[in-house]
Amino acid sequence: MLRVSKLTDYATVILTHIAHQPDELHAASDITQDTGVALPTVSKVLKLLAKANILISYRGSKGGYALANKPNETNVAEVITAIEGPIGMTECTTSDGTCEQESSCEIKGNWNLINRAVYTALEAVTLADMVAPVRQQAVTVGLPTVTKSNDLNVEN
Amino acid sequence: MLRVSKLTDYATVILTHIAHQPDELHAASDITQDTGVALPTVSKVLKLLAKANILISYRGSKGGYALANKPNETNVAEVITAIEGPIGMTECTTSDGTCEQESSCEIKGNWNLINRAVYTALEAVTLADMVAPVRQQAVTVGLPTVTKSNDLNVEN
DNA sequence: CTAATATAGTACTAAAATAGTCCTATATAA
DNA sequence: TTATATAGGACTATTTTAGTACTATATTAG
Ligand code: FES
Ligand code: FES
Repeated sequence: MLRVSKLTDYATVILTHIAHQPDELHAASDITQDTGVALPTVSKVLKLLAKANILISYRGSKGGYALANKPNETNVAEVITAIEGPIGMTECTTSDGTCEQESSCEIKGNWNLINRAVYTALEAVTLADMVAPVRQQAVTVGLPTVTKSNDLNVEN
Repeated sequence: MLRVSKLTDYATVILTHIAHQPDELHAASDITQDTGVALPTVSKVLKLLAKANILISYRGSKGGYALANKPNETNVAEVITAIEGPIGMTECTTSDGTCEQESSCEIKGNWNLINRAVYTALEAVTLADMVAPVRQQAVTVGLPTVTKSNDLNVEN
């Protein structure tokens, strides 16, 4: 189904919540109450996001988490990477040399191509977009550096 | 990691192989030999692809599989859907009403947005692209029907 | 008509990834 | 010094995925 993990979904919910008050400190316990996600899970997600420098953490009493950057400076690709690791559609793209078919494989380069397209799409959406209500918002993505030689056949 | 399943990867390998001789019939046993993927697995993938009308199957002696359409008429989004089911990045997008946070969730619409962007990217790559060597090939995708109101912040 | 071949469909088992929980250590504030 | 809150890691349970096997059906050839 090509889906993000539940934890990543939680991460977007949590980040969107924090992004509403970007300058305040948010403790894990507060976020639990506001989002309905269980505390241990919230805690886990927050740690991962802090480790990836998407959030800054403050320990001790009155501690908590805050955005490391402005909402429009953190994008969905970064969030997914923080929770799930590097984005790569196939094993071959993330860990080189481990694929059995690699030597006889003609499609590796194409997956890299697809990866870039997907990554660009994810990169184009920031937390600022998540905070804003949907409405007539949109995304346009592209891989501007290269030019297609074959005709594209986009249909469905 | 936002990856496709191994079976989907096999599917692209197999389809790419078949697309080299689009007019011939390919038996599962032949494909096993040519791709190195185990027969039961090849068989499973082929059945799924036939069920999704990406391949046409012919039973009996001298039977086998062939592409249902021209290579440039089958895209990667269809292949993923055939193997893994509907593409949706979160549970919310594929099965409505089952998400606990749904009522208080502000980001559902945004995930739909992201889904569309990713889907468009995947839709833009066809089997014809997979058959062709990579080189300076490229993909440009977009969601032309809507216009972005906020500024997009694409960086990394 | 029969035998051989190849796919259809389904069910099952094993392996891997994910989700979720918990515990101990460390830092901070009052 | 105590209370609070995150850091880090380990662990278990659950779910998903991968892989296999078996029976039924269709087609061709003799
Ligand atoms: S390198 Fe692994 S399938 Fe191509
Ligand atoms: S509807 Fe499920 S997280 Fe938004």
